[in-house]
Amino acid sequence: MTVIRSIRGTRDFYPPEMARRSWLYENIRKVSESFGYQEYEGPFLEYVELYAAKSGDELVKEQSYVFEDRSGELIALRPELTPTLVRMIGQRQRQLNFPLRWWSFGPFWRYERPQKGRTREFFQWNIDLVGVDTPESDAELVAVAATFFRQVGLKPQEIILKVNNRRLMESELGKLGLAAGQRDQAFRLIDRRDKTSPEKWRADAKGLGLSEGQVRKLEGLLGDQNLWESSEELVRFFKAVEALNVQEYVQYAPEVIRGLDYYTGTVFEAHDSSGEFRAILGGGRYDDLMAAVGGEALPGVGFAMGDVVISLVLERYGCLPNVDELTASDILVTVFDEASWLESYKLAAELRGSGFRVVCYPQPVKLPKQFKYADRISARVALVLGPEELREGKVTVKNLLTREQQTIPRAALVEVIRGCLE
RNA sequence: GCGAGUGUAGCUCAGCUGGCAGAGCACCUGACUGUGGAUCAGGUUGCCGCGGGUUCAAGUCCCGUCACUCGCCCCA
Repeated sequence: MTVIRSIRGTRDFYPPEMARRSWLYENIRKVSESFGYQEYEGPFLEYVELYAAKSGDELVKEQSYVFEDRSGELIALRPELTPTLVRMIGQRQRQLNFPLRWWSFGPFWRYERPQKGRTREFFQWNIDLVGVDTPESDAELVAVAATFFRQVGLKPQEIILKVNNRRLMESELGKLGLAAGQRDQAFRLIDRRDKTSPEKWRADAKGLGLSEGQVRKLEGLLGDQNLWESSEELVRFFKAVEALNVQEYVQYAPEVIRGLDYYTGTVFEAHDSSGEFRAILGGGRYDDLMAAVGGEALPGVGFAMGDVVISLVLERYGCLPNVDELTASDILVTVFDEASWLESYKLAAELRGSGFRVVCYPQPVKLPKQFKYADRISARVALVLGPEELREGKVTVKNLLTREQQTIPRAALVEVIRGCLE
């Protein structure tokens, strides 16, 4: 119907969707700030090289929007924030106060096939703690995530934060007799475990050169819920998680490994318990990233959460707020006729001065139409200022929820309206 | 990049082995010239995604194409 379509993988945010997005942002902001994190933002455009520095990343080559600007430079629409974060820290490493606690919520672009929970343009919460390498700081980030879930009303039986540690897995793989060169591939294999059938998974494992015995041991490893006890880091991590009082959301999961190469220690991701959605968020410790980009060595831990999956999950568990409540006005001032038109405007202006959200109907059309409009914008109160009211210095106040109506002196108006809004 | 499904009114969809293009919701008008959500009566709305083919006849069958959705890959 429309001549020009919207671009694939983008979303239009009509007021109801925009209200939910703002609500999500508000919750993210509250939680981030409650842990003392500071908001920051980077550019949406970066040189392609910034991402290329993150060695061999498919993200850049196949999933980024890259274009040549008018001077011939190769520019990318940012597909993620971490390289920007690393650059920003590197530029001011000596002036910044470590440990650094930063968070951000902004748009990102990835040229992917859109599907459920996946769009080409999306918003992402990024939050990082840079400058310390303790398991306790890993636990803090996991606690931030858990606190967010608690804040938006997602319960521990609905959401689980799965945690593992790459160093632990590396040493365990070493015990299996895997060469260091095989580990990256083995990690990918582990990551794919619950996405492929056991038979195909075993076949893939053997394709990597694992013996029958090694495959069986690996399967045993991935079924061992107590494996974390042999990692000093994870033992400390889980103690800290308890101290932070979020243990009900957190679980050890030997199969969690994360796709990104730069994670070095603890890794984690959040899933909903129904299993019908993709990972809600993912993150972990990256101790070598700063050095890799040319700064001084700095350890860090952080995670990213896209807005798309979390929105689906929030909807699934009935956690989204009522849109009407988010976008409603308090008062509709009706316009009775041409003669009193501007009297209504004056009244609306006064009430705005008293702090109400006030809509004044912009034309003297029939009252039923104006009342219907009041309904549709979810106004709680409608005011009528007709010839009778004007003659007597009064206003008619109708409580649209209770349908009660009274004509009162102007002096009492603000108080009566407050009563209606309670 | 690979695979599957779906395109019909503003929205959600029905439309059988080809035979006058439909329903619900929404919208408009009125019942109700100073009062909204309910009810009732009436009314508007279509390149049936696009192009071609078969047929007396195509929303329906065939071919192509575009778009969307869902998987795979990858990841937030």
